[in-house]
Amino acid sequence: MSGSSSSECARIVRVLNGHYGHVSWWPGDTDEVLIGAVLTQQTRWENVVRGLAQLKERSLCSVAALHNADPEEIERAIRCTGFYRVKTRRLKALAGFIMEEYGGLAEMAGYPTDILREGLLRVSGIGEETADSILCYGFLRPSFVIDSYTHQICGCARIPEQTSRLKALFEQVLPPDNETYRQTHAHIVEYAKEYCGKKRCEACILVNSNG
DNA sequence: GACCAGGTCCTTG
DNA sequence: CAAGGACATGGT
Repeated sequence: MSGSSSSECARIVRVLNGHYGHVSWWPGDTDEVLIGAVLTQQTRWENVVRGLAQLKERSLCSVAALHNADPEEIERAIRCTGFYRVKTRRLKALAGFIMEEYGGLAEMAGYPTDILREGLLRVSGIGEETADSILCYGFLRPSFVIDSYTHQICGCARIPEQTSRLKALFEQVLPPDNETYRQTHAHIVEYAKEYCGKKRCEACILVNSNG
């Protein structure tokens, strides 16, 4: 019955792909995706959208603008996303890193994925999930995102692993293609939101069925 | 009113 | 290293 972790992982991918097909997820230019990646930490996406709108109204929805902005004005704009003081600090740290280390987003895009990842992880407030979200959805790199939903779904499929091992597992199973990475991660999140956390976790049922 | 949301950091044992 | 707390607003 239960095969290797990689075959279980491949089955999750296949089953969810059959369940959803193509989905459109995490729209926006690179600036917006980077900012959204911080705002969405432990926060519903609808509130992130509001925060991004508030930033746009103040012409603060770009890395360069945030770098020069008054922290209190950032706080006011993103208040609706919660944790607004910490997130302001994190946005400032991220913007400072990009502007001072690379001179801007466009310049940053010329560097290889592993170098960027290493740098992002050194920024205070940027952990693995946020870094990979930035790389995958902002810079369109093949860096698979592991979040709490991925852990939930993999738990359903009896693949309890650490984040780093899950990331390696998915990247080993999937073709190294950004579009595939984005689709797969989106499927996992949508599916977990829809089916996990119920009395009888329906995600477990589908994930363990024959797709 | 309790509980949770597309995490991360800091402090303790 | 694992576990627990802090950060904070908005929706169910």
